[in-house]
Amino acid sequence: MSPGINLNELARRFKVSRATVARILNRNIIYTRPTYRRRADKIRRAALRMGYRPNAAAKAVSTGRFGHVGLLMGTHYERSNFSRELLRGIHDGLSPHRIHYSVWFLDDSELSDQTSLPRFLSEQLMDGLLINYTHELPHHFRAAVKRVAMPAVWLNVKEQGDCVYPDDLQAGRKAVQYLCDLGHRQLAFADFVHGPENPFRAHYSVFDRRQGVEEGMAEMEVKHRFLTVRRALPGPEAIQAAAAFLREPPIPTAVICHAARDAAICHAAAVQLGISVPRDLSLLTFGPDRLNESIFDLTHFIEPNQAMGRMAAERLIACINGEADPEFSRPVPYQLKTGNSTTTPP
Amino acid sequence: MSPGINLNELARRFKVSRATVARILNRNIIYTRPTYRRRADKIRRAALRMGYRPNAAAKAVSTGRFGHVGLLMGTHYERSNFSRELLRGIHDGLSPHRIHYSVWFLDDSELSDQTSLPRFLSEQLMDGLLINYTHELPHHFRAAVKRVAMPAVWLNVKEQGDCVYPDDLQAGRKAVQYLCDLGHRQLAFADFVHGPENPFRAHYSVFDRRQGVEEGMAEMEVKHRFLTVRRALPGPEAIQAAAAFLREPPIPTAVICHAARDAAICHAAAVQLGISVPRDLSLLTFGPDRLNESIFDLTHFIEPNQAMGRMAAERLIACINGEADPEFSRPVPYQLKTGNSTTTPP
DNA sequence: CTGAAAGCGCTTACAG
DNA sequence: CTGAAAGCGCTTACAG
Repeated sequence: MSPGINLNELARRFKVSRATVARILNRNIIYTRPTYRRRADKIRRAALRMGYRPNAAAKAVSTGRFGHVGLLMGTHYERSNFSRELLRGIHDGLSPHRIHYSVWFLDDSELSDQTSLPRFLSEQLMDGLLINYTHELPHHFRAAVKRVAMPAVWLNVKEQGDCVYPDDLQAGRKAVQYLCDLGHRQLAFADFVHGPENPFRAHYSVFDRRQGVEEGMAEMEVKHRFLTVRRALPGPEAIQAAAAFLREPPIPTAVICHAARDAAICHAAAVQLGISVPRDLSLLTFGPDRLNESIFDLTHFIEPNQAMGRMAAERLIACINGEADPEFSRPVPYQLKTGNSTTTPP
Repeated sequence: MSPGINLNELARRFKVSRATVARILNRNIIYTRPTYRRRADKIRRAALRMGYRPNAAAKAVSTGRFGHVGLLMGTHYERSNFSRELLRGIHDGLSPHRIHYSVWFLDDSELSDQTSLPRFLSEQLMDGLLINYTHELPHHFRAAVKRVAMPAVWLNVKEQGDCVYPDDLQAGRKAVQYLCDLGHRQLAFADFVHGPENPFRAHYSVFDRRQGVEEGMAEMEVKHRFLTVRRALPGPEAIQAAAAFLREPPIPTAVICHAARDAAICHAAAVQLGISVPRDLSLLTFGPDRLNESIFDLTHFIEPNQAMGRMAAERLIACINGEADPEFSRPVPYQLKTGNSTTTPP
């Protein structure tokens, strides 16, 4: 890599001190006297022309700020939610402050190793941490984060101190509300994955989404049924379960599905039974911004990944600037996207 | 953030020079004389106990290496392919070399602005660039990358200098091969999105995947038909087109679909026609590692995103170390994942 | 508004 | 194997 020109060199060429050059280049000083202004302009143009690129590391050394935060993720899929929107949101939250972020994948063996820490903890490398790790982060690792006293914001978890997470409780309620506003009075909720005896500790969203739906149903005093399974069902079995459920009266006019796959299952069952979606049956679900690969356009509440990323980033910057708040906990609202799977009841 | 202890302090406490401490901590010197060894151990333990974290920025200033590269992406979906696997692969390629990476989203307005450059170009911030930007990167931006003479590797494009991309040509061929090995002799290829008159410049993979299939079919001397559309079809229309295609003899025993959505469309059409998948009709496609939300398990060639990320990272490190090679161009093979959508012909 | 100077925390020939 | 010293490229009170 070409070393390029530096402050010293620039100062030498214009026979001024490097302090002056730095001031001209860094702060947008408005020079009142024309002589100064002309000189400043000349130096700015020269810096541009000669391709001066200030060394960010040197700046970090003198200021003690890295202008850099880290995003932590687990290697395993279950450990961290992750999407392009999330990264985008983080980027949007950080870039106005001229802060960039790096991505770190931690695999389980690295995490369980008590003797050595990942580099972002064992070195001074960044100003803060966005932790996107929802399941089973080992305790000693959490302690290590505390020990280095780096500002940290948690994503997608509810229990931690400084955290930002999608508001599944509200989304569940709003789902019921939306269907009721369309005129539905006989609802159902379907989840073909999570049962009451589910062995692994589920993400808070599994409970909250369902509970929001329950609360909404109670509030709206609407008739309803729940399709809950004992264990996660593979596709064909799930379709059969859905078909059985949809055949049994009182037949719902709308089903709120826990996720896109559940909606696809209900849809397949409906096709089997000759039930037309959305004419005879509305389907509504929750999921990421782009429910890929689906042929038909599912009405769903969009996970606010981008907003969550942005808010977490902004919150982290506040922490870095000393506005820590152990009580901070921010739910982020879902957005409804209406598709072709919902309409008024028959 | 707690400033913590530094080299100087550590040196002072042990009454040695900081050069000595640095040597003990950085290089794993094997001390022959026990006195030295004991002292080294003591210093290492003390560093650990006192929570010494070397300042990476200071190191970067002295060595001239940042240990940091950037990943460029477009804000728009069409501009960059992106997946967790890709990031994971990049991480895997970089981390053995103790290099981390930051993610940069460039939106179109930022890119078209000729007067100001994004920070990673206007500052000395990193050692190299991974460019994941497949469509319409403005020329002046490309020139700016050249001008700063930062090592750069391109992802997911074929035409550039130093590039790493999925081998769609080979994947297309292998798809035909696989079906022929199962005994199929009447194949088809379906793509409901990309037509010959497609207005936007398609990604190379659109052409290569199809061409690979064509070459494979020619090579295997197998009967075949192509379903090509004039323009991208919405779901319901596509299903009708697929049904019409599947009704018309000679009826294929297997369809190679350009992507998961195309396979879903063919599947829906088959259901409509009472054709059983895979008994009467095998479906095979291409796509990311986890074809989410699909109820049934599609046989598909997996985009080698993780391998591509790793290879690009390794290649970039080679470039940084001065092993540039303008002719470097690496296709990465797809991996077949067999599912429930393919079997022997009826 | 400016420059000389000290400082940030490291690395690395160099002489001993 | 070690220490004194110079150096990396910045920033920032401070005195003028």
